[in-house]
Amino acid sequence: MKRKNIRDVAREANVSISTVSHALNETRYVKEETKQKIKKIAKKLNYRPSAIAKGLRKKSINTVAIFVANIESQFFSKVTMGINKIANANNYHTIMVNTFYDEDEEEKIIESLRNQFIDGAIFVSGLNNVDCIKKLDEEKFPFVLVTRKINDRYPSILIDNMKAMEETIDYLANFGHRKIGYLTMDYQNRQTVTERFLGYKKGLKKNKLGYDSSIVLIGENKMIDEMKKGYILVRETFRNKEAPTAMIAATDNLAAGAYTAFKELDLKIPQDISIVGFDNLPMSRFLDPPLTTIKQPKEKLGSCAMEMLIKLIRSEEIRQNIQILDTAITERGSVTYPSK
Amino acid sequence: MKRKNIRDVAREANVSISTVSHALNETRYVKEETKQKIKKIAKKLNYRPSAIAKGLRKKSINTVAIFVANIESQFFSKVTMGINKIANANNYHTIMVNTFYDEDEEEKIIESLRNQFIDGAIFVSGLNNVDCIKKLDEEKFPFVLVTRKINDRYPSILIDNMKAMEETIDYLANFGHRKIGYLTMDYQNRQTVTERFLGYKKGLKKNKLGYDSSIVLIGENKMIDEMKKGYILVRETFRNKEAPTAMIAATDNLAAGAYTAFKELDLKIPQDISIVGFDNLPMSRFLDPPLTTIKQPKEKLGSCAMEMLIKLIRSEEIRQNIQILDTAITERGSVTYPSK
DNA sequence: CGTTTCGTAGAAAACGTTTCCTAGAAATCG
DNA sequence: CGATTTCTAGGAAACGTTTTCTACGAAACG
Repeated sequence: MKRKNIRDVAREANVSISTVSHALNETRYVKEETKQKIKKIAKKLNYRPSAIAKGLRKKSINTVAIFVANIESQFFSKVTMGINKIANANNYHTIMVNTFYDEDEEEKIIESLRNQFIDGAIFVSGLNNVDCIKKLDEEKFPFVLVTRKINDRYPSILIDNMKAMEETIDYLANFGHRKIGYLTMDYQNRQTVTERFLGYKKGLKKNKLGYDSSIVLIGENKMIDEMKKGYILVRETFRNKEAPTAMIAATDNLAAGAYTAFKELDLKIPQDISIVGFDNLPMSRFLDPPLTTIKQPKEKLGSCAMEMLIKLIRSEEIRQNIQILDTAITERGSVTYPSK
Repeated sequence: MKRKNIRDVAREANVSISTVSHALNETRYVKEETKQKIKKIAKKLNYRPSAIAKGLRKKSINTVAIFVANIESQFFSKVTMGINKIANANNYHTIMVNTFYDEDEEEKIIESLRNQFIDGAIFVSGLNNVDCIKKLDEEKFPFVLVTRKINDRYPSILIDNMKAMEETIDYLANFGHRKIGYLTMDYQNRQTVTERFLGYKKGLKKNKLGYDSSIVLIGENKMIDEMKKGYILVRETFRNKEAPTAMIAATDNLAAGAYTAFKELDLKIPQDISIVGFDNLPMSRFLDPPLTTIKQPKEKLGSCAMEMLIKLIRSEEIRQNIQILDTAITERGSVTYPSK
């Protein structure tokens, strides 16, 4: 049983193709009687207009791509949810591309998607693959960056990582902490992580605290499992060395790993060591003790991005290219006054 | 600057459209010299063949849909990763549909995607929306179910939830536990959860342990946050009632919530209460103590599904419609002998 | 030297829509 | 009653490919 097309409907209804199209899409007046007849027949034949043919004519199949580095991270999945909600509401489909932090892969896929197939793209965090983005811009291909800024012109939805980190140092300093360690990864190609690190340094300076490289733990890029990385780094580093009184982790996942390590080292959280995370992942509330962490509006990041992208696609004016959403420290149980 | 099409290339190269097509796709012999010239010109003009036009002609744009209930869950995201890997390797794009466990929504989207736009679909877990799937089958639309079985004929990639649960009871019984509680949710429309519950009951019977409804905690469907649900259920139930010596949670997320509650109730894990989870989510290893849990091959579920789907799309023969992958108990620190 | 094969490539159909252009019949107007 | 407007709707172009059909000149063959 072959798939029916618009011609089949037209024939069966004894009208022209254009009438069928207009009747079904309500794009011009068709006599009520005829319209009903056409609709009935379309239903009877189980007619489904070909989105591809329509796309060819309309030069769009209402689809955008989402580039995420690693969908497994709950940060990315939350952002994706925000994107999808707005997309659905506006009849856009989303194609998910998981780059696994691989630049070549990313570039290859961008290339392949640019075959006039996709109306726009959202890059969530991800890499510093600037060239690729530049090319897109030159071709006036609509895109939005999330949590990633290249210049003041490219549309971006951001949070202020530096400021958030600075405030975290303020926060810890207010508790009386003077030795504040840092736990991060060496993703040279990931902006957020870099910015947070800069914020840490700036915060130290602002609070007149010296930078002490011996309590700054940086994991190499190889290992993808952040929790494990945090665990190993902390365990190895503070096995024979005194730990600071507070530790900031660049992500909640790193913090979770650190929790396990500190417990193994018989350091009580928060009595012996205060910990602050970043991201406010769902599990952070259920760590023991609940993790104090920096909350960012993950879903909002996604929805704002998609809203902006739609405007770009429709060539509507956008008020501001760069939108910065608020972060906030979520106080839970992993921070207290230093014991000494 | 208008987008170039194949005609532009042909004109510039002084050859016919078909020659350009053949040269670029290597679909028939074209004189080497001509071919190089065409390729050079195509590059110069920044020509990108329209995937949509190609799709119209070829009746496919190499795209499949993934239906997941909630991408935020790391189970789903892992499965998605498995799917994407195989998809990428085979030049398929994937469209992500997040149903948020909403049947109507799901159905609506399936409808809209069936516009000859999509070559097939993978349904990951999700709902018991049988009608919809049946319709797809009747229309010979290729699909694969993951972690969800409707009948012996529909292609499915499964794990044996019942068996896994039974084995878990065996495992706990071997430790000497006689009072084994259960923590689950009342998702009537979600198969996995139902099957696990059945497995629990069957395991009890097999080990000659009575079913005691007072230690079976069932959360209502409303609250989506499983961790929170686990937390509240355990806390409320065992506030004034004696807890069992062991507790099985239908998911790691529920277990994580239970951890917090038991700690609040001053029950030590595993000394006072042994806990077993299900899913082996990344965080389970970093709970305190590390959670003993049932591992399922999440990525493998996805990759097997996509491999099967590709075969279905290509109308290749598939050896078995139903594939059952192995689960295994991952022993960590949350189970020990009962203290009394 | 006529016929077949080979190397090369163009013309046009087809994919299934949307939409522009055109137009007849009926109704309204002056 | 002729001119204009209003309903109603058909024909065909266009979207950008792939692919089938066709063909021409040159080389090989007998």
